[in-house]
Amino acid sequence: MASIRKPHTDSRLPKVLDEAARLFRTQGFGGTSVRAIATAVGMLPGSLYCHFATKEALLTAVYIKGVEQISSAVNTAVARHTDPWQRLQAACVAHLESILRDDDYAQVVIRVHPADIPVANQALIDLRNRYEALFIELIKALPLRPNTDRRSFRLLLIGALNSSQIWYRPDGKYKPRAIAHKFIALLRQGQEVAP
Amino acid sequence: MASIRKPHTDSRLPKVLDEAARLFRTQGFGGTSVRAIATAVGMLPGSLYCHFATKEALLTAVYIKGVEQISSAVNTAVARHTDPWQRLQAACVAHLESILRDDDYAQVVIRVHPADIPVANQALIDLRNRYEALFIELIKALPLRPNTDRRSFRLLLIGALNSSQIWYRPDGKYKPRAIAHKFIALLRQGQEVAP
DNA sequence: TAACAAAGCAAACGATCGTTTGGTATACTT
DNA sequence: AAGTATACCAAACGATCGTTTGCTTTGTTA
Repeated sequence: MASIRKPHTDSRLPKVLDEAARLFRTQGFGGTSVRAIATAVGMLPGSLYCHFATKEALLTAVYIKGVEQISSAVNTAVARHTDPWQRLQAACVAHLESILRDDDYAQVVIRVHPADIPVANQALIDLRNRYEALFIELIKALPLRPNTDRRSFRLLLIGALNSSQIWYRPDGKYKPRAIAHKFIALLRQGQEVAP
Repeated sequence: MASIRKPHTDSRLPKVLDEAARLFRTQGFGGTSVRAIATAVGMLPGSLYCHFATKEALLTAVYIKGVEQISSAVNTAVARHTDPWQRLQAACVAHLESILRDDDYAQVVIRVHPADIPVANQALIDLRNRYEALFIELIKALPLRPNTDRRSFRLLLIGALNSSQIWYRPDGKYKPRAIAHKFIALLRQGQEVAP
């Protein structure tokens, strides 16, 4: 009867988030059961509901942390430069390193599509948009040719960056930094000629 | 007891594929049950297994038809032009019109990610790659600046095109054709200056 | 015309899913 | 020191899922 349970304060909520992020990233949202998450943490399925009302709420929590962390990474990288193009490039490098290599939470934000989670659809879209707003500012500062549609520019760039998660392989030729540089170069050289 | 069943030859397989494509497109693969497909067609869940061994096999059949149809649309559009840039632009227009507006099957190919269907993962990737090979050829014919990495060019472009499915709204400002033109313009103007 | 295969019905099976309920031990509060 | 809230266990619930089995009807074929 003597339980070996641990004290009250060391809740396993951080570990729950970590394992959820890891599993959502590798197997997707639908491919990850709450049982799998609970097992990975070392507790029972029902115990997760002390921290989250639903599985979607757990995903949302991971999403929030993902947006926070990738935003932080991008902001830190951007702050090191003053030239608009270099700032955008630094943002892309940080973005790609986060969603391809470093950050399970950030990877979930890109990997798990809001369209596949009807219950939390709008909440997830809002979180994505909050992050992408960073790029609106970065692109606004760019010395682009007249009549350049900056929204199209942004959608083109972010779409391409995020899609790299589909084809990127860690043992491949190009690392996240190189990919970002290639993409930026393709977009930049078209803007360097005087109008 | 007198059943009103239809004769042997008019199997509802085409309708099964149509409804599966429609549901996979709107609700995703995991969000669509075989029961929902059967109901949409007007038959019982088990009856689907006269045509497909598994749910994934049904998805694969939709995928195959999707790749066929979008390939056909792109090839037809491309054939109308001889200039490499115009050919690529025509391909992008046909691609976007297929995956954003016209073709449930083609939409499934982009909407449903192979990574989310472990059982059929490689088969779906192969189908995607077969289609994307078209773009390899189109981009190979492009008069690009020296030292331009055509693979990066392709991944940038296709990634951006496919991502439009996430943010595109039928009632929005830009239609598929306009989006394609914007994207191509952003990439093209960087290549028009002599080396 | 007899035999066969295709297509679908009817009904269920086993598994898995997200979630709930009730109890219990621990830590914090007063 | 007593009381309360937290974090978790233990066990199960109801629903839904993909799939199977056996049978019936129909069209085709020999």
